[in-house]
Amino acid sequence: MRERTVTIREVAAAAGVSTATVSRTLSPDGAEGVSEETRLRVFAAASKMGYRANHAARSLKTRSSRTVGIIAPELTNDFFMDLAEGIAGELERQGYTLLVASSANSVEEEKKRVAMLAERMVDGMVVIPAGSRGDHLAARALRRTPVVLVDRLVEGADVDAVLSDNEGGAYELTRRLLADGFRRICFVGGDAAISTARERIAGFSRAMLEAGLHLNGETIRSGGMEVRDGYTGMGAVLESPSPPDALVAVNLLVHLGMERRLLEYRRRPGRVLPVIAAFDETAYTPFLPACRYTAAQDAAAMGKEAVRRILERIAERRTVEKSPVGRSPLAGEETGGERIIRLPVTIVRYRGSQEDRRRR
Amino acid sequence: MRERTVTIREVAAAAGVSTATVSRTLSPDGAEGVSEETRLRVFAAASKMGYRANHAARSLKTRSSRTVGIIAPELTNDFFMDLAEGIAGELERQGYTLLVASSANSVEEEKKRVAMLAERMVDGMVVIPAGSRGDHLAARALRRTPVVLVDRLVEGADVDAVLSDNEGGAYELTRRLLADGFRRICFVGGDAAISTARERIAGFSRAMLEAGLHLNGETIRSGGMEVRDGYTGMGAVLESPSPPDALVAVNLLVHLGMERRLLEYRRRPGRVLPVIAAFDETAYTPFLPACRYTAAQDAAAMGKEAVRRILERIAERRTVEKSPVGRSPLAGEETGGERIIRLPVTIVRYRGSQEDRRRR
DNA sequence: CTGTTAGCGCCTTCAG
DNA sequence: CTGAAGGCGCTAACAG
Repeated sequence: MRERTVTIREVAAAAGVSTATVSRTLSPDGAEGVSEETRLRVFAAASKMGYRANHAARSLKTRSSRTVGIIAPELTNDFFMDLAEGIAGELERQGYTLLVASSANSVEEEKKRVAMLAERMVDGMVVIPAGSRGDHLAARALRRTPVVLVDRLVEGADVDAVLSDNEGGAYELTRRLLADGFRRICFVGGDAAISTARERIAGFSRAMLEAGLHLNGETIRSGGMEVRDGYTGMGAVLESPSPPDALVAVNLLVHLGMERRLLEYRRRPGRVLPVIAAFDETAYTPFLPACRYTAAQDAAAMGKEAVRRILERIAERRTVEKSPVGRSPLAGEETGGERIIRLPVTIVRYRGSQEDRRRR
Repeated sequence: MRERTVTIREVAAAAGVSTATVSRTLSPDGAEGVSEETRLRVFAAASKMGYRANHAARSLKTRSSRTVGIIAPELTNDFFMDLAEGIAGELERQGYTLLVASSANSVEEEKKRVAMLAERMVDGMVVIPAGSRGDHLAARALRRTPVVLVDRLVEGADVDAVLSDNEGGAYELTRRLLADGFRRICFVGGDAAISTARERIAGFSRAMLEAGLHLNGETIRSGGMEVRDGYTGMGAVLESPSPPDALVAVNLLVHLGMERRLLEYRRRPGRVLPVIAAFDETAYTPFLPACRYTAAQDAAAMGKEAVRRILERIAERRTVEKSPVGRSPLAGEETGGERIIRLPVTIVRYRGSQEDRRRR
């Protein structure tokens, strides 16, 4: 009872037309130049026979897989998750699918994954870069496959990017703390190799300097972007002889680490605990006791925007290739350089939890 | 400067061999029956020319895409996240890649995604079913593409499945609460259409009955598996004239909703708040104030196990197809029916947070 | 509007 | 152990 796979030829025969007509009728970009009548005949035959186009054959011919790949440093991350959902949704709406790969925070792995996706003829790649350089990404982009960076910029890759307003978000976060009367404020977490961290530190610094506050060696405790870095960072803060009364966390993971450390510390009585303003927001943020403000990135929107860029680039490529004149010998892409988009962040205020608990 | 894509023929020419030899040498399952010498020559030529096999062409010929698809009701979910990481990791290790699709909690969408993946010739599918029936999944499985269910079972699809020990986990969770002296215990959340919920309710009921406790109409407040269901469930509990002193949450989302409701309620003084034992565990669980126990599922392990199953089925299929005798006319797969695997859960105890805060 | 005709790049018998 | 040859199923000119 094994069902053989039905081919376009059989459908053509059944409908009494040629394979070309069937192909045209069932084209993913709509049936153009096919009469209503034959269109119906073909549809009828195809659906009766349960015809499903062979994707590989189609790809081989068209050099397009209707697939977009995404490479992230890790999959287990709330930001990535929201991003992926945004991307997958937008993609599915356009008849594309999403290939997912993890670079495991390694540039080497990232290179391999890029190669793998390229081999699979993805029409575009969304990447959250693992390192500070992205020459391998640029190489791809300059050939056939559009690349769009998300969340972070890298050097050596002039490609499209969708980012949050990191500088502005950190600035705003710091301003809120200042407005609440805090003066001894420190920044926790960061990595000079990561553009996102640099921008956030810049925003923080600007707000502090504008407020006439001094930055000393302990004001900015970068040292990583992971949970453990927040944990140790908070440890250092708590040990400090003159501890700050408010902190800015570089991201979700560092924030989490900081709260964990605080959770342990809390047991010791008689000390005012610092308040935290942090980048990133999740469903669990209301439960983090020290958190007073967050700068919420709209990851889903970033995903959608990234897809839109990719699809635009794909369309451009098509028209360029179809245009009668070949590519100009001049260096640089004639389709208009890289474009960087900044999406705004939303500042969210949490009240209650911390104070509430203290009162009990 | 546009790099043309290098084909197998060019490599063959450069290495002074035939395309067949290159193909054999560069086969993904290792170069068999090629002399050491030619193998090296081919490798050298291929890498010098930057040859990358055209995946579509290969798929067209071999009818395998070295890709596994996953369909989940939603992507933004901690359980799914860990699962995906487990799957992607294991897959990459085997030279496969992962196609991700969301069914948006709709069986209709799920059907479409299944069709889409099938069209793309995925070698297997991992699915977390959206509904209670899975005839469309069985249909796939019986033809060419192995399917493995994760987390939930469905009716009408005798396919492999990887599940947690839901009954046992809920039983154990309830036992812990009983051991702590709680007697008025309610179960919150659930959906009769979802096997996971049924099993967890069964485990809860068993523990209660064994303890000689009575189940009345308010003991089990199913009514959904989402955050909002936990929220309203907890609302009802709090309004109850004789509120329970401990609760069992059916899953992560319901648990979250319950905690949210509690967070609001907390403001009113003078009432002992119930303790929660919940299925699922995340990095944020330590911050959920009412949580005393969780039953942690090992999602990454489930992912790995699912991949192992899929790959096994793929291998079986190959050998069956290669075997000289055709398929036996008898109904049923001769490769040994469906296999259901149950992975144990780990009970985690949280102490401190709740009590601590009360003390202040 | 529809049919004919070439391949896309690779794998895989079948000979040698 | 290696080479020659025939498609896999589909699309995209090019005619008609």
